[in-house]
Amino acid sequence: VTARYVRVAVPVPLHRTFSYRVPDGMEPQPGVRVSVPFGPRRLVGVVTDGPDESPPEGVDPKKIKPLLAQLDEQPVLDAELRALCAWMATYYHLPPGEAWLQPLPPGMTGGRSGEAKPLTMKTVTVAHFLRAAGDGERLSARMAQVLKFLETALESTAPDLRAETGASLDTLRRLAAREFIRLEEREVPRDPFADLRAISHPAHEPTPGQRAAIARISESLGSFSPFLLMGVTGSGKTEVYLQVIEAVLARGEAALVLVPEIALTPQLVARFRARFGDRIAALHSGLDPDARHEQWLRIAAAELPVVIGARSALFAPIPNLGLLVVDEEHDPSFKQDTPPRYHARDLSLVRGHLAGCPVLLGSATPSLESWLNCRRGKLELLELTERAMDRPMPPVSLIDLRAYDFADEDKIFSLPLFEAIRENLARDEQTILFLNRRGFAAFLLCRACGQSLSCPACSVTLTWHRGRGRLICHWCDHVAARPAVCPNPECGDDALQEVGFGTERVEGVLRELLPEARVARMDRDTTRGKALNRLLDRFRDRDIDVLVGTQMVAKGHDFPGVTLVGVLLAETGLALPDLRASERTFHLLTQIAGRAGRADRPGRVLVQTYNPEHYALQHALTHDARAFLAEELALREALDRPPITHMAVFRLNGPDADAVMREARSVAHGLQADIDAAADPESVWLMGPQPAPIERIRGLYRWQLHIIARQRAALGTLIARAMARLDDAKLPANLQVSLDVDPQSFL
DNA sequence: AGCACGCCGACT
DNA sequence: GTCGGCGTGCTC
Repeated sequence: VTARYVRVAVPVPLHRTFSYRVPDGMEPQPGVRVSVPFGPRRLVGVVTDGPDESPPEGVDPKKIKPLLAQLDEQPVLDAELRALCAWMATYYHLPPGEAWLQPLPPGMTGGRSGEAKPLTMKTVTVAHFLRAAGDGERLSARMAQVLKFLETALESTAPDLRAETGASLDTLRRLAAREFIRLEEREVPRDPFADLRAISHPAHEPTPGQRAAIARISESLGSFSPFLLMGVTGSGKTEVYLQVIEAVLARGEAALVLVPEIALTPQLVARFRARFGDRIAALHSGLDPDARHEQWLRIAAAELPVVIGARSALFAPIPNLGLLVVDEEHDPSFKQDTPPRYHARDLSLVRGHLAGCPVLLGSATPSLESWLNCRRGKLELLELTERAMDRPMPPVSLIDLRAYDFADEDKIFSLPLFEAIRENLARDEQTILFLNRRGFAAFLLCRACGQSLSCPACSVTLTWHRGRGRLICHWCDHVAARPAVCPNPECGDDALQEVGFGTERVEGVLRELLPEARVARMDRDTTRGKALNRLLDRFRDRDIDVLVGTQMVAKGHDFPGVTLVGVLLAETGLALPDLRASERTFHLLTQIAGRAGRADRPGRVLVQTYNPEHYALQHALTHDARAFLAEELALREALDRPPITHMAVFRLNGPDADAVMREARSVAHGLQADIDAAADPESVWLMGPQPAPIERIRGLYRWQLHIIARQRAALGTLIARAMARLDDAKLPANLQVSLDVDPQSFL
């Protein structure tokens, strides 16, 4: 019998797989987990290729070790997921281990700590009625109550009994000891929707646009067909999803729905739940590892044919995928900004292709990438032009802050906006105020020496949070007390001044201006844990008049009582060194405007700005996504920027500024040499290397190097060669190099 | 990424 | 005399 070998993706950041000998008796197929020796360690990996009878080339046969164990009889990654992982590894130049283990829950890979462990099911104690109390058998009042209840119910869970009678588990045990009842541990599925409030959604007749979209997608089921569903807020994209999913389920197939952040879209989830009941799986970061593991297993067993989740749910092990939906496809959170840096929207098209099913990208304000794909015929455009029930889009007005007086000393509220808030309050209608900056003051500035207080570990200013009484770095979470005097040793003046404002200050100033208003704030500081859902419920219940928030308030919530939306400073995002700054501003303004006037009352939107001529603002005024997209696309074309061209960025960081710079230059030299030697050097550009806009984070100096190419293939070849050089290079241990293909963040 | 091996300072 | 600092080398 000849030896057999398999290739295994192991969870290490190395750009290659490792070969192992297959011991007799094992039959490891691709997609099967195996336990392997790796140096002094043992790791859980996934078989990518083999078994193969010829030994791997280029490996010293003496070094090849046998597999320690085969952990699965059948592959845990089916052919579709394996192809998706392989595609992802190639496109994003990921180490195979990073790509191939991505779909598996931490419990199946051993996660951080060594061994894969079997999932323990959640259990609940169930009490069964055995007999009633005889004469002379004395029972406590509570015990009698429990017994009386069980006598008719016959069985009940301990939590239900506690709710019914107040009886503790201990009381139940005493009853069981006297053989009045029998206790049993029963396995129960964990509920990923435990803290979700049910929301009823009135059904109404589909509009002609909805009907056409549903028909077009439904007739494409069973084959790869990518669509862009474009429709303004309130035009009923969700209803299209729901009806198409019904058609998918009727074919015996499953549907996968990706949403930007599941915690911020409880209403969408609630509607899915109302329609599909307990056939829904949820995969999101709020689930504990066991709950996630359990959802994963139930999805793989085809028990839950509707999967809804954030970015990482793209890798859900759905065996018979019949439809992929990416809601709010333009949302930047679909790109993961930590390794592995993949874009779930882009990968959804790959998976749809592999699964042979329609992919439905939905947005009111499509990304430029998707818009270009439409124009090139790679996506079919389906448009919803009418809003349900003929509600008009709310009028948007720009308030030029240079032309008006302010209601407050901090110059937060222009008089027109303040008057509008007051009128709205008098009419007992709700208001949302949006500012994309949290904290109280943006930073503290010393008027004597002109220095501002910055983070000791990062090259950014500290943000003053008055409620917590602390200066906080939004990049490394460094927390500092507020100094009484300027910490500059050559200054020491007490002239520290608060500069700029965040949501916390807006909230405070508004409380002073309108003491009778019930004001609340929604940002990352106020929505830890379950606080977000509570806040949303209170606002919906109209316990809050004015909600001040960051971009969290722009997401898909539906608040019928909101008739006024105010944007405090529209240009906060425009100054960022980011090629998508205008695009993001347009998305945000359009989304936030969509919050106004969703019920029977008309809404309006007031946008404060010092920069009213900006085209992103002008197009948001008219709700004209097509006009914005056309103008922005022309701009990108003129500047040779994505999505017309293709981009990747090498980022380097380390504690030694000179070493980081040197290595960045060395990477650049290698790339430049490859470009010069290429057939078409004119179609590739290097930008940099240069220090990142935030030069230092957590004490590490950061440099970056952007590569732009006209052809995707040329970019891939260049990067592959640079990565190969880096793999061989002996870099200082504390110097990190990372690659980001199709970067979304430029800081 | 880990983990081991290896060569130089302050402790029982 | 040893415990332990982290440089650097390797993982089928």
